[in-house]
Amino acid sequence: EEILCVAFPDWAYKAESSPGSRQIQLWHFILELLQKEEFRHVIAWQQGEYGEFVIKDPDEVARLWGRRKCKPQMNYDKLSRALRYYYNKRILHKTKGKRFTYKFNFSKLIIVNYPLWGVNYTPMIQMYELPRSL
DNA sequence: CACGGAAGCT
DNA sequence: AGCTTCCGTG
Repeated sequence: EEILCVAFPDWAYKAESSPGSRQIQLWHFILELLQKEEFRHVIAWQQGEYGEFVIKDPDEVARLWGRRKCKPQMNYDKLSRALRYYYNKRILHKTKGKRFTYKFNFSKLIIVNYPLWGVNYTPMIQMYELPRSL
């Protein structure tokens, strides 16, 4: 049994208009939570389907996202609207019928958002698998 | 819950 | 552009 881990280099975070400060994107944040053991009870990869994840505690994910963005009024209604904007961008899609379950379009994601990935061979997203025991 | 239009913010 | 806020619809 294995778990998927994801790591981003610094330049993956888009620079905000003001130089110096960097604004994290929601899908980065989601992947960040997914890679950490401590949030496994809040959000986790769905076994079987590659790239599919379940938000086990929507209120908590919204609270964490709100804390990161300094938006204390954040809730799942608003967060899920942001996730829905990812459908047309081909970053995510919904797993129909499964509550709080979404799926990353990893292949499209890298091509669309990081076209240089294949050119300079600098890995945008480093994915690697570790034994669950670690 | 899940969807998507519309307007607002930075 | 990438959300945030609000809300009507199914």
